[in-house]
Amino acid sequence: MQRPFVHPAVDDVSLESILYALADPVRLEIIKRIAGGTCAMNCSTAAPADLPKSTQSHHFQVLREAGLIRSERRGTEVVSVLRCTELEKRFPGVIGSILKASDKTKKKI
Amino acid sequence: MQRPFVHPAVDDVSLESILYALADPVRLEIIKRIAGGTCAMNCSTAAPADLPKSTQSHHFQVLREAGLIRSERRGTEVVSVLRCTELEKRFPGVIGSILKASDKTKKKI
DNA sequence: CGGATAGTTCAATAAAACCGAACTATTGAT
DNA sequence: ATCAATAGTTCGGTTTTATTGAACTATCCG
Repeated sequence: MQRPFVHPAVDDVSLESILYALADPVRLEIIKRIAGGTCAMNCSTAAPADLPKSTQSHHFQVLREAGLIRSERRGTEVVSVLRCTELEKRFPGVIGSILKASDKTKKKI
Repeated sequence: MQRPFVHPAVDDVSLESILYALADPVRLEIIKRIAGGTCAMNCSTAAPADLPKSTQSHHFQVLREAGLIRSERRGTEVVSVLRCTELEKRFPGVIGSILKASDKTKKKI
């Protein structure tokens, strides 16, 4: 009963949904990894290793429906990419500055 | 039994707490009004008119403890300002791009 | 003083996140 | 073609967080 993925049109993406999605530490980490990688990344690779799968799935749904990532089934896995060009056009500087700032809050341990 | 306000040092402000604080539509609206005004603004003026006072108070606490605003009691009211210079130094471009982007998501009614 | 104004605190309810368990879909080996 | 393994999804119950009415505090002004 696997439902197809829902991706909002870029003009329907709201700033608040993006901020909401990125406000969660796990989701921000996922986005950092996806943004840092060179090609589409599957969920298990992008998510923290110890994250329960149901939680992982939930976080990817939030990121997708917020408009941050585009996901595609590829065989048994789901690969996702950041919708960076579209988002930069819609909300200039927002994603970029957040990703840059996120490096500053590195673990101090 | 009114407790004194707690303002984190700018270096203790985390990106996630800022994103979390701004992800709420009411709080984003409050920040927009405070940022748009020329001088320190009291809570009732900055908050949407129909917002219950207890909710208003809660939202201001979140904004304050996230490090976004600095509040001060002035007689019977509490006035707040955006900590923009500090925040711009800590997370360059983040607040500015979000505020700019927030104009784009105007009500379509 | 007493009333008005501005905001806070508490406690109860409502909403949302989290995650284990059961499930689906695809692949690859036999 | 069947079977096991892999990757992710869905459901439902529990925990956590948000919201708000009611009672309270603190200050101002007449």
